[in-house]
Amino acid sequence: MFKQNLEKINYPEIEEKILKFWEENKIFDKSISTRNKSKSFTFYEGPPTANGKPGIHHVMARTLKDLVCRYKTLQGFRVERKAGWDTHGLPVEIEVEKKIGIKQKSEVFDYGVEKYNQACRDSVFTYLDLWEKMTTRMGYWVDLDHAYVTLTNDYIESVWWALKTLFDKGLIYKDYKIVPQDPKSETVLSSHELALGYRETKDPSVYVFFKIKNSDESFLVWTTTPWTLISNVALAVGKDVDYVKINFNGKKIILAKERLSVIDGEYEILSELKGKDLEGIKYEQLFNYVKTEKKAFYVTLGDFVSTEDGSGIVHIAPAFGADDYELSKKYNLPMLQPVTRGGLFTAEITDFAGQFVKDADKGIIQKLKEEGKLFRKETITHSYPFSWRHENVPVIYYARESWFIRTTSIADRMVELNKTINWQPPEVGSGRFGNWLEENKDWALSRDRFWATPLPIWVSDDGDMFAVGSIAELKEGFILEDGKRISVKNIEKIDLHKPFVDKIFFEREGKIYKRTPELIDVWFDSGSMSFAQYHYPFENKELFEKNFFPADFICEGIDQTRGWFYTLHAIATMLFDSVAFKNIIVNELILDKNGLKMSKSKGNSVDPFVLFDKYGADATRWYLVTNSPPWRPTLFDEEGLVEVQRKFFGTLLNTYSFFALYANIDKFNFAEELVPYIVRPEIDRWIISKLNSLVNEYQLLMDNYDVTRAARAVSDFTIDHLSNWYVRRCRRRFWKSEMNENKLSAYQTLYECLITISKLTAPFAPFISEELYQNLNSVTGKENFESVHLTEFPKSTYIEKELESKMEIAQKVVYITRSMRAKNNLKVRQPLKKIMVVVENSKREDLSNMKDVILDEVNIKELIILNDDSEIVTKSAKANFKVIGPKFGKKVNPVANAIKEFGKSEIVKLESGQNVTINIGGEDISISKEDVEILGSEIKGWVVESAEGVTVAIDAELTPELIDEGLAREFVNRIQNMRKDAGFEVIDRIKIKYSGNAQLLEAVSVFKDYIANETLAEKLVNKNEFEGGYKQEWKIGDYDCSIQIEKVNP
RNA sequence: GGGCCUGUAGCUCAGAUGGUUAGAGCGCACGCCUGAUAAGCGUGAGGUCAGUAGUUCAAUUCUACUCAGGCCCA
Repeated sequence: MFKQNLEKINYPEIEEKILKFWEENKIFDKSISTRNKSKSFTFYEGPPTANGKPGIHHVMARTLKDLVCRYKTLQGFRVERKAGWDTHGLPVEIEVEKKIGIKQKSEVFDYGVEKYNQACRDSVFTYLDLWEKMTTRMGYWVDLDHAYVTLTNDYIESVWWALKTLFDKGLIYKDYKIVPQDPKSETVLSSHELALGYRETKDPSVYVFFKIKNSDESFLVWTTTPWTLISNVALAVGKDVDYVKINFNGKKIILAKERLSVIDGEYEILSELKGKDLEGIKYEQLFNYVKTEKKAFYVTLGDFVSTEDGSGIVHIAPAFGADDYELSKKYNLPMLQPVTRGGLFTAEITDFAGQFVKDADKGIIQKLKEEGKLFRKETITHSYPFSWRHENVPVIYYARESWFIRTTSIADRMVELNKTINWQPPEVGSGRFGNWLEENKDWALSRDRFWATPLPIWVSDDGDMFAVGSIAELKEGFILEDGKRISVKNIEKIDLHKPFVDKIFFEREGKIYKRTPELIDVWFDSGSMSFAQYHYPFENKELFEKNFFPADFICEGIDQTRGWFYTLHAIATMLFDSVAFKNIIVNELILDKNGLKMSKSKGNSVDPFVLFDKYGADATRWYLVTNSPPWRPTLFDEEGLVEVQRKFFGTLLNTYSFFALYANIDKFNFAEELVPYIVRPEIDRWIISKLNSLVNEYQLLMDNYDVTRAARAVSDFTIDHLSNWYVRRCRRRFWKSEMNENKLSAYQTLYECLITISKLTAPFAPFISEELYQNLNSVTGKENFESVHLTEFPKSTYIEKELESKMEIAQKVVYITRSMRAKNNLKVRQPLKKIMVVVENSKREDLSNMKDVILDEVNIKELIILNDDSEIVTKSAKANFKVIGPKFGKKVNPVANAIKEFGKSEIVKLESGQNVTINIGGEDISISKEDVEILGSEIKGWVVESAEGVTVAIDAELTPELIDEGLAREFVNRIQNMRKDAGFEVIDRIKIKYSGNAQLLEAVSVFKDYIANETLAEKLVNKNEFEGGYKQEWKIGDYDCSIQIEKVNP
């Protein structure tokens, strides 16, 4: 028996049941193990940090990942997918610091690095439960049991191998660089981290006088970081920029000509000069807290000087700006850095010692004012980076020694390789990611923190250094205990973290090497996952090289463009001279229904678990994928979930239920021979053809990673073709009592559609498709698969395109006719005499083939296909602009007007293939068939309606016979309603008693057999007295009548 | 300030390699249908295809600029 009443299911309940089924029968494992190793499809999971809660956008990304992997599995690929967890880095440390109450980096040492890192290790999986629960619940198949974890020795060892390889290639170096740093954690921020913290903020905007030595003239200089003025060593002007010397309120000031607008009031221009004329002019140091021996305090030339804001004269503080630092190297300027790593002024800045630099701005401005050096002070609002983890801590640009990876040396190769990657959507690859690669800067690798992969470089006192690339190499080192050397070989517990690795020394050629204290950027960890997840090259060497690299597919949010996408790509390019991934889907943010970003603080975020409990994971997944392409920002609206459920799932299950209901009655279990397609009725061949066309289209779209369109195609087929046309048209075939080839064919056809849809739906909505598949296949046993997810992707077997287009014409005629009935108030139950249809000659035969379908569908007795050249048909023509536009250019409009005037003779001529000559402005122009479009036709004496080349007229004249038949149909309708109200079973046979007026009685008696057949009545009795049974009074047309029905006991 | 994306019906989205009548679903109004029925179907109302200028015989589509929103970068 097929399971019935499926349409009334509780989705979340079914999903839980299926989860259990998958788990108990290890379906996920089997979906991999049953696929051949030689046909692998490689997927990489971007590791999330499990110390934050998962949200709806994670459901989005995971849905996409899952559906592609499931699809490829159906295609016969072996898709191994390891889950992964990102476990290092500042986010972890921040959480721990909050928990144990540490506010400053220095406090960590008091607390103990070992204890601190243990706390980090413990906190890493705070929300692991929730993540795993969400992953499982939403049906994301990924191997959680063998997840890669970035903190394990195996993982770190692989990362070390990579670092050593890069180091040995000379790609890792140490240098001063101006780096954005978070003063609170005293750590360098990578550009991807920096990107997280930009926001609008207010800063002082000050114009300051720099007095020229031995002169009464001053430079006007602009800055938004007054605190850096203390460290000023030079000024920069643009070589070819025009400057002016002006007299303003008795003061002589130099600034860029284009920036004169900053002078508020009357001024007199004394002279004009070029930037290059100013080079070398000395000025007096603005503040003299810091002394320098080197030559400084003069004007330099910088190509970064702009005249878009400020005064066109830039102040240079090499320790606090990248341009400044570069310039200082060129001019050999000193670097003044009276600021600690924590962003506090040092003791030598007596007035501001110990103050956070940004907080000192106010005092500095005040001092400038007192000393008469301030020209003007404003406040500007601009975008400035803040620490991405500490609230309200501005990032300070600061010169410090750091380790870098020379990614600029492979930038061209990265660009080249990127061009081979299939990006979905393409513009992210060429635009956002491509530009980023082209503007590549060296990767600031090191971090001065505690909880991350240690940089495996050991340095001797004289600066000699080497990298360690494995635990085996590490074992050549030793630690000191009570002044005694203990070989690392003899240590049982090796932990590749601080503080353990810092205790290890090496002795080589008499020199002692100590590890450089830095850690590495966590992004290097995740970017290494391609090989580190398999502990390559220490294990799985062959597997990795053959099967697991590069990935065929990855998918993450757009925010990973400069994060994971970049680090994967950069590392793969450097290590393997290869791409890391071949295909990628980038998904956008999910916004709330008002287009606002979801955030906890706004209270507009959506809890995925709530959605799963309310609507189920399938509906959530389907909604996210079909609502809009994933790479477009999605406006999330819960109403949409309701609609998905009702429209698509509801219709699908309803269709199944219809099938199940009748299949059970007929004990259909597909035991019979397959009815060959060619002998099946036309409508069966049509839906099978449509189904196979769908399979082809779906496969094309999926192979192109256009998942939204693929899902929409399945939905359209199910709702429009299968349910609203095929099933509706075929209902009678199912409820006819005897089983014959026709009926069998209907069952087999509908069954095939349903089971195929279960497979096409499986990647997107894995639960309901499983339920559907199981319900179908468990009864028939046609396929030998335990689960829909273990099946093979359907093969497209039978397509009859001509039939599809024939049906399309029939449907057109039906839709037009139905719309005319509605407009003219002609009920469908009232049969009508005839319709007349005009179509173009080439389609006449198709139409006549479809006669029966049409007549039955619209309840009309006769279909007349009019010859479109017959006397009563007239047509009109319209210019086909697409054709005549390029042909006639400016003459298009007169030509079009002439075509509009075409009468019957011209149109007939054109249709027979001859040209028509017209005269435009004295010139003969030949018009051919392609130049015109034949519009709707008219039929003389009839009301017609046309659409897309089909014209229909209805003969609405009613004969007494037709009226009787209409009444009989109404009568049947009432009885059917009564059967239902009375709660009879579909197969119950009944006895009918009725009374009514003469006209009605006559109609019933004429159509007695028809009525009996339709309502499963054994007897129809005209009677005025009723007792027992189920009785109701009705009004049919203008006539009253009473009907009583009762079951007949078999 | 730069890059990328988006702007089409009240809402969510399609679409048009430039072609004269721009679609769907939801919502609204009215009607129909009813043995799949807490469904289904039809009709109607609802659009300066964000704005301006240009290219063109023809622009909602191409180009430039502007406005608004988003993301990314400085």
